[in-house]
Amino acid sequence: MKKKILVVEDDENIRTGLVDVLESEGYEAETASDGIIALKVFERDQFDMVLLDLMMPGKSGYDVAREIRASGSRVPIIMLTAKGEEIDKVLGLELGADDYVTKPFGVRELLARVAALFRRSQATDASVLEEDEPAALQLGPVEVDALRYEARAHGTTHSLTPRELKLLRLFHARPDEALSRDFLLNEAWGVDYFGTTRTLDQHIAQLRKKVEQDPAKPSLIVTVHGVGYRWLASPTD
Amino acid sequence: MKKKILVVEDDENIRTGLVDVLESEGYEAETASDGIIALKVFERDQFDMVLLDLMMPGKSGYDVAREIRASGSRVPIIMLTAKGEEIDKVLGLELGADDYVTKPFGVRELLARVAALFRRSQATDASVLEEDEPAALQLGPVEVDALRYEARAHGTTHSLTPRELKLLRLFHARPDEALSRDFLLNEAWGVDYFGTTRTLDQHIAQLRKKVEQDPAKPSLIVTVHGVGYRWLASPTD
DNA sequence: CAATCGTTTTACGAGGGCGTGACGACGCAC
DNA sequence: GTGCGTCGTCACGCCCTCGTAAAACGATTG
Repeated sequence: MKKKILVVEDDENIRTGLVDVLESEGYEAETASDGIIALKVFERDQFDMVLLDLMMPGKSGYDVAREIRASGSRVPIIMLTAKGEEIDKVLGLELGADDYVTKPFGVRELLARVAALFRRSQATDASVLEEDEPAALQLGPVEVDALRYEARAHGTTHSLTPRELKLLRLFHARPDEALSRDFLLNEAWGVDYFGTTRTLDQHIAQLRKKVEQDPAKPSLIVTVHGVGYRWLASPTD
Repeated sequence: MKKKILVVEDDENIRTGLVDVLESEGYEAETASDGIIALKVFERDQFDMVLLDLMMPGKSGYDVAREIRASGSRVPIIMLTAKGEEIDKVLGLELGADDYVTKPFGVRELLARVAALFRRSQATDASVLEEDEPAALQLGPVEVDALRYEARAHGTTHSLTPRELKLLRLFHARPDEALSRDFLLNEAWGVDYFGTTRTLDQHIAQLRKKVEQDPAKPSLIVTVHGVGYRWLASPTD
């Protein structure tokens, strides 16, 4: 869920400084000390943004960016350049960096640019939805409107929190199938989340309150003992 | 066949931002960083439209547009102007720009104008009316007069600031839909805006004061926690 | 230069979503 | 029935998000 940023920078002071700043802002940061390592790390993991030093021994930031783009990734890239370096080449199609900051840069300026670039790259499209996510779901007697964050069931509509909506999407994708607790936690919370098993129950309980006719006797979200939960596509009642 | 657009702009950030946006919309984009280069590139290739920054070092957008027209081309031109620049001269026959957008501009607004201009220029003559921004909006119980910058709700009318009007337009375009903070910031402030997230709240609060019956209990602009805001088209009260 | 207006930032408080632990109820195996 | 592990529920508290007032800022105008 946290935004993950790859910091590629050969100077150790700047590198750790950047990580500290980014993490204190709630981002997750990983580092690479040169271009070769950067590409390896980038290949291994999934990142939401890359901060890339232009001048590095070995493979330059220019090269790294080009190879990232060549691999088909459209991850946002911010280039870190020393003043006076030729930034004309940095930007533009051939390379594919989305923004740049000249060193030395202020912390606030960098953070502002990171935040702005996230905004730009994920919300140029109109709505809140990810690509390919349907705006309206029908789950038996329950209508879910993802654009409005609402669920209508049994004559009443309730508003949904982002997490509840995510769970409903999962049930919608695999109706009638027993979904393990691990699966649900991984998909709705992210693979790197280690929460109590109670957490999931809690949200299921919330959902049942909103969509079940009688939350005490669930007829839509049934629990599969020792496994997880299951959405009944054709409720018998 | 892809429409080919020439982007003439000296600011690298804006330039690449424009290219990204245009290409993601299926246009083909080429760039020039100043007026001299622009004319060379324009001579070499065939373009279906030109986006032209007005203020540039060396040859201004004004000059570039004039020379393009002098060369006999009738290619559609959209002028990019900073707020406060004299747009009176920009438009009109002597220069030959077909439309203009003031910086900072929202992505959607620009794309709408690009598309609109393509439509217009495919037809016969060009008129420079703003066909995509109606002068009067009706949002539930609220009447908005865009020409007067006024909103009438619950018997009283308040004057609107430009930013408030823009927000109302966005809500008007997508009623009932949860609009993410990112989206609203991008569209109402522009993609290259580096501001805090509190700014948006501030303006929402102002708007609520003007259109809500009880600003403390919003029934028109409701907040979707963790997502953004939503305009209720059919308020229940 | 002072005044005004729109806008942005700051600071602080309120509220909601969410995670967690306690504890009791339930299901399942024997 | 007994015992054990799993699940439901409640209550509490953290923390992030949001609301709002007030101050700072900047552009415009007289």
